[in-house]
Amino acid sequence: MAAVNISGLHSHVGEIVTINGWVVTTRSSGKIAFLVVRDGTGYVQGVLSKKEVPESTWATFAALTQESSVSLTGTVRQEPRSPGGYELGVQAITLRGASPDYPITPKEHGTTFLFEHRHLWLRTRRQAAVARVRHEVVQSIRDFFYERGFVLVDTPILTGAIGEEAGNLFATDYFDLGKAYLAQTGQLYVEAAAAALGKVYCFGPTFRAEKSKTRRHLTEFWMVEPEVAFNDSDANMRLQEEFVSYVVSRTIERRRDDLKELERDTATLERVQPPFPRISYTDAVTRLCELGSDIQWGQDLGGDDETLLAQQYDRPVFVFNYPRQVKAFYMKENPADPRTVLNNDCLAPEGYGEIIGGSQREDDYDKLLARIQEQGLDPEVYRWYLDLRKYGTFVHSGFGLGVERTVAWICGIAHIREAIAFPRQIHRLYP
RNA sequence: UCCCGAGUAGCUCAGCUGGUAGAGCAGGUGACUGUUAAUCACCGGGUCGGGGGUUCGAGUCCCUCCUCGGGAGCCA
Repeated sequence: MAAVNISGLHSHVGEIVTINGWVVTTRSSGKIAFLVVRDGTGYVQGVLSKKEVPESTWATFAALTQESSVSLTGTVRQEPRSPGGYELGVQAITLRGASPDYPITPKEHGTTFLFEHRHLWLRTRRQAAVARVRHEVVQSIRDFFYERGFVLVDTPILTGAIGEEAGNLFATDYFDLGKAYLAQTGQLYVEAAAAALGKVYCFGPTFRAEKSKTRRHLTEFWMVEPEVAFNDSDANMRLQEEFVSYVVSRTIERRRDDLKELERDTATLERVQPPFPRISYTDAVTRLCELGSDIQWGQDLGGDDETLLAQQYDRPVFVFNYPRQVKAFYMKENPADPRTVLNNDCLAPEGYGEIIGGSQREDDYDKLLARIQEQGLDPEVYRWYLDLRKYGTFVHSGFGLGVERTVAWICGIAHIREAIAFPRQIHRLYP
């Protein structure tokens, strides 16, 4: 007899089937016993009656502990008292793997303990729900770009000293060429690919050696970075609002059960539809000062400023054209106000902060070279990047969206380390 | 790097102005035929983060180091 998945039990009512899975809980009242088993597709309750099963089966049940792996054979019946709505009248139990002293109990645990046991914690309902939401977010990202004719270009993870500050790069020895660095971004490469293919994106892990200790930072995180030839900053923001709205609406539509498990109020997510409100950096500073912030023109927005500003809107908000001195060298100077650049951040509501950073790129060879030198970067390292402005320069723009921040926001979870299966943080390299 | 906070049973925590270490859960044993984190009874379980100091006496007070959590900066 072939084993069936718990999610497919509804089509086997009245039949004898076998399911394979792990024991969640056991309960016994002397002559009747219950166990809940999960198999990754769902949860089901099994029931055993002492007088209806062989003594050996009753003994096997008695020895089961949390997270033992088992095969259960029994009759499927509809039963509202069982989680999932179906129940298995158990006739036989095979113990596949014992599980003595399972560390994660049904009671509460601290976050340090849970992350130390992340490899086991993933088995719980909430963590599995987050994993499925992430899966949907990732698939919707790929589908969005696929459906719109973008070409996926995989950018290198081992790079030369490309990026921003060298202090934020993870270094590793690279044969006779000295140091290689783990990529902080694929953007510069994707700009080269845009000149070849028009609309492109890269999607992969990125690495930042920042000693950040906040709920919004990981040292390894996933980022999707589209880049579009002949898109200006305005078209870039339109692409972003369409993109974010697509990902959010598709995820809440297809992962409703998981968001319910996470007790996420989806009302705020339903409102994520274009157009998103837009406010210039300069206007944002004025507004923030009215709201009690002590930010001054020229400073970057702090975490509290972002939250305060985002609270003024019922959906994500764009803040555009920041002062050039707080932004990266590759952003295009604003012709209308050279103190600023043609960029934008996208701030998620509910205090989740910056989920996107985007910009139109500097396409003038001389200005780009000047910026590189101004920031003390080595022009020789960026020679190939400068070539893009030397041979048929073009207006282009793009952005980067952080997957974990987006997943955390959609799930309504407090810390982005729960939005990835095995988070990497300053103090965490295990498991 | 800076500012807060926390380290006591396998886990989550309590432990007062210093006086020989506690609970719940988990584990073990037993009772119970429809349980939902089942319930009830009993049992085992401790280098109180490390080191030093004050004291007749330190989980508790002082010094120091370590580890972890939250926040800032930086960013997605």
